[in-house]
Amino acid sequence: MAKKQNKGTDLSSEEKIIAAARKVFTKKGYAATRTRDIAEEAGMNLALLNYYYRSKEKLFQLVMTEKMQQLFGVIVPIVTNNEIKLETKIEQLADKYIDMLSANPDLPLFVLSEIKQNPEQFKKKMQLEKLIRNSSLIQQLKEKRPDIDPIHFLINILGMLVFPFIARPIIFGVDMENQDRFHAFIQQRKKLIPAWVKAMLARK
Amino acid sequence: MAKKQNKGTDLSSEEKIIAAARKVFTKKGYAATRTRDIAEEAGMNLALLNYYYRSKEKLFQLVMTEKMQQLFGVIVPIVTNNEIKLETKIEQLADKYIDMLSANPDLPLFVLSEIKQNPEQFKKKMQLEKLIRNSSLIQQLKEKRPDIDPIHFLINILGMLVFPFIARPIIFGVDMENQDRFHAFIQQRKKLIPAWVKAMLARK
DNA sequence: GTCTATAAGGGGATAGAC
DNA sequence: GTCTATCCCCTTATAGAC
Repeated sequence: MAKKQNKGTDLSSEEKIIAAARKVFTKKGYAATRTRDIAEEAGMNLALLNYYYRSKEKLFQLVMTEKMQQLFGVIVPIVTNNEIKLETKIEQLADKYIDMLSANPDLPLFVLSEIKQNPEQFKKKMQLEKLIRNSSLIQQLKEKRPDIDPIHFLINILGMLVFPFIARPIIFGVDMENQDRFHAFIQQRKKLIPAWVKAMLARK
Repeated sequence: MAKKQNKGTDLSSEEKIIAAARKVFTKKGYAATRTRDIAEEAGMNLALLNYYYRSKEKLFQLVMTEKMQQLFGVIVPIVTNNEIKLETKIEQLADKYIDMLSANPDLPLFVLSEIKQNPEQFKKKMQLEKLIRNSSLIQQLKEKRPDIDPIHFLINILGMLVFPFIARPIIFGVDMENQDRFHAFIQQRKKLIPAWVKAMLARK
């Protein structure tokens, strides 16, 4: 722990570093990030980084674990909740996930890219695969449409939620002017996605 | 051009290098790729890489341009085709895009990640944004559902096509055993996606 | 055209003063 | 706890022999 424990709004050096690491790692990815970038972003010296976190790799693992929990933490409780019906799950997913992604637009591409580089490592961390396959949502989808693999619908739902954030630079560009437009666009999807999913699930 | 122009199935050194570069860059991304990796993958010396392509950056630009054309080259002719009706466009998109992505599963995450790192640079290369916004597909979507921004549907279609390839390690893992299962799963979507899009577009 | 050897610089990590 | 200076490996790129 740091000696200077700031009581006010300021962060300790330790906290400044990890905050900077979150920012730089999620923006540039592990390989393109230099520890010097993180130190500069934190407004402090490079040596402090190693003093507090030992190595770039260690610091990255901390951030990565956090970010995976952030990305999946919203989904799991909703998807596995036995108490609520299918329609409500979809509505909650759309609402909560879009809010989270709006606040962390770089998150999906970052996590998915890093997992791709190191799939084994992260698959063991969270046995997400089985968790999802045995979830209440999957059961409900299977009941509704026993003729179609429920994973299709899960992918569609997540894809509709996540893909706009991944494809944003292509569809919307990155100009400042477009930022408000993008935000409004994304907000519309909170209502639209549940309706589309309902339509997809209905038998023709 | 190389002096040794192989007439048979063998590739010239120049071609071996760019083939290796395609493979390594798409797999690991620009920052994590070392020119040594490419040279080794090509089965040749590091110096040859610079002899033929001057620098890592130059070689990357070649690959990146190719890969962007590969990723968008399938979409644009279909989306902008004035001759065919909406339903046919969706069917063709699903069919062609899934085939292309099955053959190049790393392509979307690679291109989207690299564009994110350097958005300006690549936006200028192809004025994709305007091309899409003025496309026949967008017009048809607008006619069908004037009450909803057609970009929503475009994103949904592309998301349903692309997202499985991006999220694959999370949903399916990377085990060899799952490879066939994933392939079969993806093939199903050629039929399913057009049906889902139709359902989404119908008025309730 | 292809190789070996090496230059030149970048980047992660640490020693040691304060 | 924090800083400056420095170490040292790794990586890109080139020089020069063949």
